[in-house]
Amino acid sequence: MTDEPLSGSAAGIRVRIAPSPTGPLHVGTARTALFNYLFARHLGGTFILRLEDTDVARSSIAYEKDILDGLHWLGLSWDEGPDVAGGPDRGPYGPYRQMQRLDRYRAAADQLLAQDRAYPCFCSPEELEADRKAAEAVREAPRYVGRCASLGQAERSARAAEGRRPVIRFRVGEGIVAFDDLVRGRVEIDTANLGGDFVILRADGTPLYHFTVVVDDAAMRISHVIRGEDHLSNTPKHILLFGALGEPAPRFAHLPLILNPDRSKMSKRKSQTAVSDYQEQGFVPEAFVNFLALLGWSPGTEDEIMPLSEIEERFELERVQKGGAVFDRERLEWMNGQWIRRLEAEELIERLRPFLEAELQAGRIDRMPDDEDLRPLVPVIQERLPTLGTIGELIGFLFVDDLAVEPSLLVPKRWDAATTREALTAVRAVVSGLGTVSFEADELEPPIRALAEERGWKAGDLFMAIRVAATGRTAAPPLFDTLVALGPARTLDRLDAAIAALATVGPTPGE
RNA sequence: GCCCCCAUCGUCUAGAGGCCUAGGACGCCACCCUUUCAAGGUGGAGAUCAGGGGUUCGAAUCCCCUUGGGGGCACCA
Repeated sequence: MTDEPLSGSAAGIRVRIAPSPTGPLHVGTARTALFNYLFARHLGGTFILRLEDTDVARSSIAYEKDILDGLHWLGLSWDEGPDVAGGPDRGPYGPYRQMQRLDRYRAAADQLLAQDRAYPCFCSPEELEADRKAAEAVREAPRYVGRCASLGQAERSARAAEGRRPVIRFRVGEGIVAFDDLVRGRVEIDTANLGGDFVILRADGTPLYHFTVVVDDAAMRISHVIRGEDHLSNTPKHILLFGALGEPAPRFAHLPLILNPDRSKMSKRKSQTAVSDYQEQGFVPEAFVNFLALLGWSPGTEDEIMPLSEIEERFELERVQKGGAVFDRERLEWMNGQWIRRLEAEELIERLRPFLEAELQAGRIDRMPDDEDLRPLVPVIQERLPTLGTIGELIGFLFVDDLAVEPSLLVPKRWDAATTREALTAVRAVVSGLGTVSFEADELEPPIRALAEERGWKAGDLFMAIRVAATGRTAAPPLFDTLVALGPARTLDRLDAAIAALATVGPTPGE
């Protein structure tokens, strides 16, 4: 096997992401897709999407849709393969769904069978299970014992006559398989540690992963296989198959794994692994992709916030980390905030709409805000959204008909109910005196500050009481912008409601 | 159990023999700004570079061992 050094040209650079539609798009798959995409785009190569759907029992069109939608959402465009779930695919090496390529695996298996590089195995699941148990008992690595490796034609016929349907196993043989991994350097593995001859075709004739991946990578002229480190130990199997099939092996690059906080391989049990979950929570794709790119790769400078286009320009496999990386959600949220703050106002409004609709659906707001409602709010919300999904708790109170306010919250820490009631009553008078025309932040603040001064109240305390009355919360966007957004009528209504609520808080001293 | 891979602040990382009394970012803690919450600014705590041997005038950087962690060993992908 001769490895051509990587020339600067794009000639022949073909990489692929090959997800299996047996679950929603996984963060790890997304990261692998991203790195393949970056590698291809940086070098002007071709990025291919292939669906590995041979596990029919677990595959579904719903997952296929989730995966394709997720990759599109992240902005990772591909040059060959299907674009929509269940839809047609494009590219000169199709079909790109493995279940539509069964004849090719069958043909490849026949070729190996004809050359005796593979053979039918009639061992029953029970026999295999017993072998496994036996190996375990003597504390040895489980491996296929080779019971059917040297069956003669007569014996095969006899077993077939018993009604046994054979699987097809590939002969692993002896020797050392070595390859130069683009991120790990030279890796050598003795074939004795591969677990024996492995199955390439099930008894029902459908092919298994290790086989399909090689047949397809060869057929699709894949030049570089960039995938998770969990495949490193399996790579010799693939190299052996390429050789047996008479095909040149691609170059390999094994990426570090994305980890749970406890440093085990990221899993659904311990982490949120579905990309769609992050989308639903209001992470923006710019941030998600930026974050993923920095999990295992760094530009070598202190730049962190980078758009995909810049990452494409700067990406190099040589700068990929070897050690696994913990998925740090806090850092993701920070990065998401960075990207939200960089959004144009109209763009932010656009992206917020589905989240506001969700609030409406859930009954947490009574009216869907329109662009006119939102536009003036952008400056105050933009720097307060860690995720788009928090929009409801941030400004939901503006679009609620009857605000439920916890009466005890109305009373500032240093005040009692009576003072609060008195203060809000005074504020009400000021506000109603201003009228509709002057209802702007600049007009509201001075008289209310003056009121505080005149009565000897700390402005902060007074503002807090008003804030809770108007929003139901102690933490909210800037008070006067909030009141303006609420409008004079509803501001007065809420002050009235708060004043009334305070009457029920308890006996007020001095009355 | 066997094989393979990995190892710099809690986390993501910079570092490719002297520029390192190890830099940045997240998180954390102060302070500033400030009507709350954020955002932003400034500063701080935080890594004897897993440990031990080498090599070298000199090692976070090279080699070996140990330890630790992870991954793989299916008629899953």
